[in-house]
Amino acid sequence: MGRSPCCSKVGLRRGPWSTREDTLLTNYIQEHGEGQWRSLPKQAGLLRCGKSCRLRWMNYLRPGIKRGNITPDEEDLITRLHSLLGNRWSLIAGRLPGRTDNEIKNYWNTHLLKKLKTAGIEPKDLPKQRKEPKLKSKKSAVPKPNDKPEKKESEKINKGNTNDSKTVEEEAAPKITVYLPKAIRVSSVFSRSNSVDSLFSGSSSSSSECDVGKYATLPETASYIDWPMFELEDANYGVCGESQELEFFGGFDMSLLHSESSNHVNMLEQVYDEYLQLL
DNA sequence: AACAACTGCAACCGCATGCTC
DNA sequence: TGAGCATGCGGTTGCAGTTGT
Repeated sequence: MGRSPCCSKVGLRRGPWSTREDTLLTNYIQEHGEGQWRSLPKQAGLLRCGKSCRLRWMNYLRPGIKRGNITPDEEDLITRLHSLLGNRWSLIAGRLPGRTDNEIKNYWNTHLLKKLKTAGIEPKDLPKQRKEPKLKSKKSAVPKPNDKPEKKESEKINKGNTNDSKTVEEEAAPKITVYLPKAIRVSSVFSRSNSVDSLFSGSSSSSSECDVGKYATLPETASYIDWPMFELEDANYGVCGESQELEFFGGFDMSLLHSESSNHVNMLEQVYDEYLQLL
């Protein structure tokens, strides 16, 4: 729909933020509150794109942001949630107070992915929900594992893992149909103490768009959720046993991820169970 | 010490979504 | 109803710092 870019990039600063810029942004938001990102830079005296200001605030300057030192509990939760939600970083971040989607995404890509691969586990990304429906010629619309052989990441992966070919069983596996909750925008009001029910309250009611009853019996909360259906090529995805016990998610055994001595095991289990119930 | 390779993360980019008019 | 705007999201990139040779 031919929209203009979020800002004319002429004369705008890019790259790392200076302390002065941080101060200007923080002071402005403390005085005027968040929002109006497009007009914010001008009013705050910043030579930055509004989008850039928002990102800086959300990922770095916002009060309550925890930085570094992802705890084992958090790591466990991230891994579990990723197995359920895929790359829905904002959803995952919504369950980790003080953590940003960007930080979790980076942590996953740099630490957890590597860790899992080292352990011989090959988690696979869940199908893209947002970009899948439309066929785009753009490279990012249909990412390929080895799309850019010159990239460092792919080099690292190939170096450390020579076992990247699918087994015969995997190749022959039938398509599995799974139901994923629609990625919704998560605000900071969500915390670990919030029920998952609240996660979906306020989201657009669009059950008519998807005949959910046709596919599964859903909890009451599901009536507020869009439940798109995906046909997965890989049987390792979202396979639930008849006992409703989760066996495999994202291609790896979730039992590996049970924390032995966590102060928050119960909380993690509770959060995890809530998601299982929804799925 | 110097250089190359690697790592981690902040920031950027394009697109989706919801809202208003 | 559709165009345009504002915002949010996920993928990707760039680069500074670190590690290896």
